[in-house]
Amino acid sequence: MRIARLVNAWFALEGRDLPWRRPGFTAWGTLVSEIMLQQTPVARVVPRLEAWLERWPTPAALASEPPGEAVRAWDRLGYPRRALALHAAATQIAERHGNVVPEDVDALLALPGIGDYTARAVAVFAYGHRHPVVDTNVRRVIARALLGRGEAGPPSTRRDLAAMEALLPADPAEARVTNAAVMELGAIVCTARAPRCDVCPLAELCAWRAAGYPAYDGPKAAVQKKFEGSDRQVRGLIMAELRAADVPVTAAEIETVWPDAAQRARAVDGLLRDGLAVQVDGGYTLP
DNA sequence: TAGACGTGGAC
DNA sequence: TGTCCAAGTCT
Repeated sequence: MRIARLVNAWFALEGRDLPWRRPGFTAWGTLVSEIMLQQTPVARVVPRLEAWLERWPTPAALASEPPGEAVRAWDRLGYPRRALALHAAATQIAERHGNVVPEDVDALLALPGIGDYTARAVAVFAYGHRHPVVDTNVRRVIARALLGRGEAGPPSTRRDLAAMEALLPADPAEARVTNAAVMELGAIVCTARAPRCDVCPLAELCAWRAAGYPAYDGPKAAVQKKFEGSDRQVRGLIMAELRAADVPVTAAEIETVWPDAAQRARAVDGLLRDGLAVQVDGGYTLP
């Protein structure tokens, strides 16, 4: 297929040199990187990933420590429930999969914190299986180049996977590169805000470009709510306290992080419910 | 299925 | 300064 040939050639020349693309990078490393990359930019992930893998080179190594250590090492990557899920996944891999990251999509999907994207990313990038891998970058490239729309609109797993599947070469090794290449194209050329069509390998065949870049008029993705003053911000502030402390954080100390008592209570309750904090004698700690 | 869920860089 | 958005998952 023409598109695969074009993006694969472009990727060989322009793809970034990233840790998870190094030869010999482990399946465990791929799994950790993919979870860190969920909704988090590459530049923030790289240093955390390298420190993480140095400390915990295998699932069993991570599983041997308390989940709170994973949350602490997660630092400020955001969405710390991912750290908790990764610890739980490592525990299951160590106990039920012989300390080997599973390679089947279904087995990967059964692990906590691993959904449609991550399961396929691990099966494809770590093990070379032939599946479509669809993330937000892929959806945008397909929307523009093939459908002539400026934005991808709301996701539909079945439709999105079918669209990417149609682009993949038959050979698994080539299909693997195509998955990485389309993702990379969306990440550094066909970007959401300011696409660099002048250097795009698909410019000549891009339906959006051919149509004169029509404004997107389809269903809008949900608008992200304001972070300042949100419960999410309060949770983040409390988690920062818990990460920094090596003794229980007292209720009085938590009161100092946010003035609104009701909002504070909601945040603490949520963190306890999520297992990101535990109540102990004298206050709260990481699990 | 829409909304919750962190954090910080870019414009 | 404020808005947008970043390799999603879970409920």
